[in-house]
Amino acid sequence: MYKAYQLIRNAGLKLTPIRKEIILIFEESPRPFTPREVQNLVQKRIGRCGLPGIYRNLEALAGCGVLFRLAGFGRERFYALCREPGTDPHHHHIVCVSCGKVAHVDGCRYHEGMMLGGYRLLSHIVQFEGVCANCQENN
Amino acid sequence: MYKAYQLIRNAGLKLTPIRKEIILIFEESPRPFTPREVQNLVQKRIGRCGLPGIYRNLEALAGCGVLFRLAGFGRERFYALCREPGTDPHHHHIVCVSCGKVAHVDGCRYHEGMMLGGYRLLSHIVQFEGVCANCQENN
DNA sequence: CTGCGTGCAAAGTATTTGCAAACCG
DNA sequence: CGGTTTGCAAATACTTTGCACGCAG
Repeated sequence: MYKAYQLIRNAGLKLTPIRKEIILIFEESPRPFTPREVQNLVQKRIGRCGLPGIYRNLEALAGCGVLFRLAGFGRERFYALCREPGTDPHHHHIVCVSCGKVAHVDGCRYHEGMMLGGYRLLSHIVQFEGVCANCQENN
Repeated sequence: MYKAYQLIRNAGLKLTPIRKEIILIFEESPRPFTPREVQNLVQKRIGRCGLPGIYRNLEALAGCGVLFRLAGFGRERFYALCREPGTDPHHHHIVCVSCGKVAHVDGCRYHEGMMLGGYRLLSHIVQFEGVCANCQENN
């Protein structure tokens, strides 16, 4: 996925083996991962790698738009691949509660600067959970 | 606020002095608090009280609809008073980044069971940050 | 009375930081 | 080469759990 590499370079970040591997891992699975899971998967592929490095890389990749961090109330954090970076600047995501598959949800009506209940809107978090088409069938 | 007391009783929970105090604290300020902040405020009013108890009470009060827990990416959790419990089952909240004041945002277009990008929607998180009318003036 | 609620102490766990060595560009 | 990036070790900090006592209903 050249686009991810572009995003990384454009942000002035280096394209290291671990970062490439992290991107591959997310590309090969449609579901979100915790830092710990990412570490395990990276280790299976290229040996030792430290958890702090994973945290830093996930944050770096989220910062340049390759990944995004999911909102939620659990203790752990989750990241997922933003599969159409730059396509629609204004989309959100829905996660399948059964298989974890992440899809885009377009058509958000909220945008920065608009008025909302007397407030000037700065940012917003929108995130969905549901059951994907596949998991609805295989029920 | 009798409504809060109702919600607590309806949930089969007891109306203890600490719970009353927590509700008062949230009623007297329009902004969200962390568990630690709530503990400090409760201690100022009625002396010693443990942090674990605060955690349990905040969760209990959120569970019966008196408070709600904010979504976010920070390390700390925040709770705020749901000032119109039961009014509109489908509203979200906007928080002022300057003063922390929380307001309701009505008119959510998403509801459980609807189809969204091929998924059957189960739940969603929607939350806003902005600048409230007051803070826009006093700039 | 009876069971929920509370405080305390301690454990559990996710996340962050500092630093020297390794490495991308 | 120079500034990032990485791994390790250790520190932080938030949150949870277990338990005995106390209190609301």
